[in-house]
Amino acid sequence: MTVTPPNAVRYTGPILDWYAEHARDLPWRAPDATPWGILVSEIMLQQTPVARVLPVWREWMRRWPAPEALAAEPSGEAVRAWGRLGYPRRALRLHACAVAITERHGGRVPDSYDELRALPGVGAYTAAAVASFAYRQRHAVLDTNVRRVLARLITGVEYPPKTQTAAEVTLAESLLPPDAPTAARWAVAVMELGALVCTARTPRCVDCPVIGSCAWHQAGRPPYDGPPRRGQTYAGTDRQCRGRLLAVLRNAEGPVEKAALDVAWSDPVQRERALDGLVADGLVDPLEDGRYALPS
DNA sequence: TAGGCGTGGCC
DNA sequence: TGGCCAAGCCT
Repeated sequence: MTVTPPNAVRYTGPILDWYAEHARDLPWRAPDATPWGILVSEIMLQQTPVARVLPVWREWMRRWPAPEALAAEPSGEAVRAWGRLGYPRRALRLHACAVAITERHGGRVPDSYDELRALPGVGAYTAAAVASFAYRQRHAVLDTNVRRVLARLITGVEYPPKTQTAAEVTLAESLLPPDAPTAARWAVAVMELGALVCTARTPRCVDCPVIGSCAWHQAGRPPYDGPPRRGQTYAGTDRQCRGRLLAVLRNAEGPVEKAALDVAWSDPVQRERALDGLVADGLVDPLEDGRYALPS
């Protein structure tokens, strides 16, 4: 029996009420959303904005409404359907998820955290999210939104540490409402608050249901004081080169000649390195005749 | 554990 | 204008 800290209700009540009124109407939150649809959405949403995911998710679910349908297709079809969502290895992993679910779980998305966590591309966050959102279980669902909300609300700093700490997990668990259905609603509600109100750049504190309890706000919203938080340049990197090469294959009907890849990136050394990487990752299939294709 | 891994919109 | 950011995972 877990005991909820007495002051936790200061946050949970108002945030649950706020969510009831302001939650976005997203298809993977609809009453008829399946665990498979929720898993697909979680993988697609990793590091990717909702607006870009929506159309791809709809088409994906129309085409592959259950894991068996996707598992029956070549992985390259998943990569093609992934379009420009980015991080295309996720498409490969989602396809591998479909195969594993079909073969190991009888076509049903598992409902235990450990079995979810064992699926390809499913880490601590996604396993907790699917267990919570699809199966209404009680888990600390700690994503970038929630980490930021807790950093401000409880810790009183603008941003959480670069990498997730054990203290953050402990804190998130201490705030979970005792009963599972409420904990599941709380999980999605805090996340939504971070996405819509307690945003990274310009938080809308005026719209915040817990502004009166916010440690960061009460401290005068002190700016982040710590090491630089990122530095992911992109132009000219291998990542951009990989993206260009894969786009050539996505846009082609079938296999392409090497020359079609060569014109996509001028630096031959970097191009070959990137192509080797794509092949090593299983995103590109080098054919015996010298052409290249999406994997089969 | 820090770094690699896409893409595009925003202020 | 361009750095920052978006429901992370894997090695």
